[in-house]
Amino acid sequence: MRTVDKALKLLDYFNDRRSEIGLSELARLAEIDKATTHRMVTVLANHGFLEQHPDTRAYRLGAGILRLARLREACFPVEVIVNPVLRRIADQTGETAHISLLAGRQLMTVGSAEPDRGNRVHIEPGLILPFHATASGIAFMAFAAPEFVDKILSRKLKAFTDATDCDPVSIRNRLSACRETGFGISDEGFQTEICSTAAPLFDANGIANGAVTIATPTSRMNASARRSIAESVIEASYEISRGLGGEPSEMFKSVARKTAA
Amino acid sequence: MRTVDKALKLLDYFNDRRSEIGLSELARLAEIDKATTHRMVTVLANHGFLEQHPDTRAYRLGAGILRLARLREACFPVEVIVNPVLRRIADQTGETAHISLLAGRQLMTVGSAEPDRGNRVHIEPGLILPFHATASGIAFMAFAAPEFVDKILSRKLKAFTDATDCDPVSIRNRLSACRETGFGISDEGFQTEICSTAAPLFDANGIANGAVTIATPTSRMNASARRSIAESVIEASYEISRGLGGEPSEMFKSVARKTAA
DNA sequence: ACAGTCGGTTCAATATTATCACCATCGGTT
DNA sequence: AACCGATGGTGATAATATTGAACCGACTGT
Repeated sequence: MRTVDKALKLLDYFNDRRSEIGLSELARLAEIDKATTHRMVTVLANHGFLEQHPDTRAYRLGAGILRLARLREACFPVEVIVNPVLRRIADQTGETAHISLLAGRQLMTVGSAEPDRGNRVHIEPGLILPFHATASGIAFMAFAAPEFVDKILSRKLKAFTDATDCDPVSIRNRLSACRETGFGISDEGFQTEICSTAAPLFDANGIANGAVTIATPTSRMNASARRSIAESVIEASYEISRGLGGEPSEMFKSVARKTAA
Repeated sequence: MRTVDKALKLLDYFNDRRSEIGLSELARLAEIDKATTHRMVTVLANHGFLEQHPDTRAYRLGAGILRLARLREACFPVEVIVNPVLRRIADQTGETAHISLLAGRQLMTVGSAEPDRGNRVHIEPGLILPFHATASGIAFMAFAAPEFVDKILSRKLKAFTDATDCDPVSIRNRLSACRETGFGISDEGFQTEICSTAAPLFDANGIANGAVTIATPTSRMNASARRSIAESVIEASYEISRGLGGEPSEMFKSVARKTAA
């Protein structure tokens, strides 16, 4: 299945800054032969995952994705559950809120709400969050399946900023801390000038499957802001987890009670 | 690339009535060996296109799709352009409106709005519309690339109802008629008791790349209803095409002027 | 006219994948 | 409790699909 894997990886080279990619450029990015790349994009385009700009012949994400997304929303609504909560906590805290879900082996941002003020954090749509360097990832790992965490922390951890914590032992300490407070934090560990505070989301078995997070400019972060933001994300966590058919783990509920009280 | 093709085809077996599929069942549906199917769903799940229900172990569409959809919306907004128009014509006409776009080789429904009345047509989310049997398909083909139409009409055409027109010659006549009125029709050609009226959508080169359609219960369809609905979809067609960066072809503009006047 | 792109195609060499058989587990029936 | 027929999942080998260098025509700027 290496071929399928490589073909699907091609989709990951598209983002909001590089929304259209030509054949040669895509082949170069993916380090796959142009002929092979061409065959792959052809198949992806036939299924509506990519479409070709009729003039430039560059490829971009296709309308078939919208179809699948609508289908999933119809069966397992996320937007309609999540957006009101994100909106509310973004307004409450005056900071940017976002939610990410575990999809495959990655935490993917699937919703966000920005506050109505000039100096705010912007969340790049569809951003993939590294587990070790983000508050979302910390909160997720703290309540995720241990084997999954082991796998993540056994890999080489990339330093995104000077402040990125790449030491597995130190990270595990932060997971423990998160299990005692109910929320995870990452101050400039992923992007400079940004501090984040996150609470885990849970599936029906009380295993973490995502996180709800508030990101603030470092300049506005302090102990009291952290406290009130932590309360917001923990409350949102309950609401979203249950809205998506999950149930917070007992461990989380007992610590959350103390923190949010 | 047959492997990639088959793997992506697996996703097409999911719909709103069959939102979760077990491994064996999926293998049976796709007529692929269970071992192969398993490897494919594993890859798809790793990329977030599928996810496995932790208890039942059945597979369902994954959150990675939401990420890609959000990314596409950020680069090429569709929802935000289309929804207001659909809403408006659904209210105007009191009937269900939907839009479909060409994705790969198929017309895929990517938006819909239902009117506020009990007896209305329900559009299954993510429905794939056969070209020859739907008003959307007729309107699309009438203004699509001729080679594309030839390919479609050279295939065996399935009869969905007793009223489905499966004769290529007859269908081409209806395409001609559509080119003279600006709108395509299909009365119970796809689903019984439903009459549809559609106008094409155009890309930047004036080639059809979708359709906007209104579907009504047969009982409410008559000549005067058809006329006013046709005007609505034609007007919506202009608005949506241009909203999505397209421009109606000259041919369409000249006939639309007469019909909608 | 040339060099350097681009998107796209071909065919022999080869690495990949499909198949079959098997395993462990589950839920219901006898 | 033993059995049955499902289920999800796995491993080795035979068979197949994928690969990639070279090539094509078209276009762009020099």
